[in-house]
Amino acid sequence: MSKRLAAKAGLIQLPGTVPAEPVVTRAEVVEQKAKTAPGAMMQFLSSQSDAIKEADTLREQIRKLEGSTPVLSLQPELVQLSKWANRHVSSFDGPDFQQFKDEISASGGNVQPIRVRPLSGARLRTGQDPVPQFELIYGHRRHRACLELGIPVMAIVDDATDQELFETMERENRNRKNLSAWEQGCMYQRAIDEGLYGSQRKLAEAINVDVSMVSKSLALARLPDAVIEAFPSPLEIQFRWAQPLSEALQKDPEGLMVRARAIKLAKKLLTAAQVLEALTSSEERPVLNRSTPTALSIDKAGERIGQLAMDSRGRTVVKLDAGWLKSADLEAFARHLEAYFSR
DNA sequence: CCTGATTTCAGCCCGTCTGT
DNA sequence: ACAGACGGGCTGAAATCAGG
Repeated sequence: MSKRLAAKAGLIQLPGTVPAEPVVTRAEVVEQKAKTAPGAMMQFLSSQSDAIKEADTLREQIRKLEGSTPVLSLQPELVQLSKWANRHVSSFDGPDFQQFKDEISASGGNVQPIRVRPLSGARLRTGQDPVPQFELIYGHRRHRACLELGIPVMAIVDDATDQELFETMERENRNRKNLSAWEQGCMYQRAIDEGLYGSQRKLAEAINVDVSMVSKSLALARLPDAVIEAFPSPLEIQFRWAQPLSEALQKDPEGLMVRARAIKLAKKLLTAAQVLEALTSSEERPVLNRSTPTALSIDKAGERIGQLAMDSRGRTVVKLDAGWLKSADLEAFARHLEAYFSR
């Protein structure tokens, strides 16, 4: 068994790694002297039978290990992001990610493994400073959480080609349904630019996604930075907005950029849907100048945690992102509002 | 110019979410 | 519980591109 395979099987320890649960435990051999010849014979037969049993057990355990995927406990610093990394910085922000970190912390560490592959050309070093030895395939949020918590991350080590890495990563993210249209588009664009796939169609077939979805995602990824930055977060941009935004860009690129920059300066006043409307609407709307915006961003320490909006019937709607207001706090929140209206 | 491959687009369907 | 809105995905047709 090669060193790498042995390490994969968790039988040896790579520098910077912590062995997971011991795979095979040696059976204790208790030596007792027989007092008579028949006794010695019985003991020999019995010990031989134990040895056979132990050998059978070990054989069975080895058989189970064959083809299995071992889990290592790694320092997160040893794992570097893949070149296909598809997460926008805001995926690691906000109450959702904080709650995710809290859950990992509360359960005494990371339980569900991430998937990594050995870095090509990486040298196993015994030095003090951690040098990345693995490339992340999937589990970006989990890896980032462990990094921030300063705890080891459980990882499945897998040898994968660029194409396998890309497809696994893409499939995992799409199955979890937590990758935005724009993030997908950027990932697809990188794959095509790097020559991983010859065409959109080939990419779509490889990842088992409809070619029109790939096209929509790519259209979003090709939008100028100024347009993306006009939105409260690129994660809020929808697939179906690709067509109107691309059309606006083709029709009047100058005008679109001017509108996008203006919206960026005042984006706290607009929801993502309103940004789309403002960007794609040909008529000059006073949307940025009106004194009573339809939605106000609610921020905490510069971070958007919700919004305050007024609907078509003049009702005020407060929407806070999950995690910011627990049910136990509702009473106190209601009293605060009462105090406000009693001024 | 013709043909086949690729990309884009419009319209529809279905599942989920939200408001009543 | 129900209806309407919305988002995501699928299908088929049109437009575009590249090679012979």
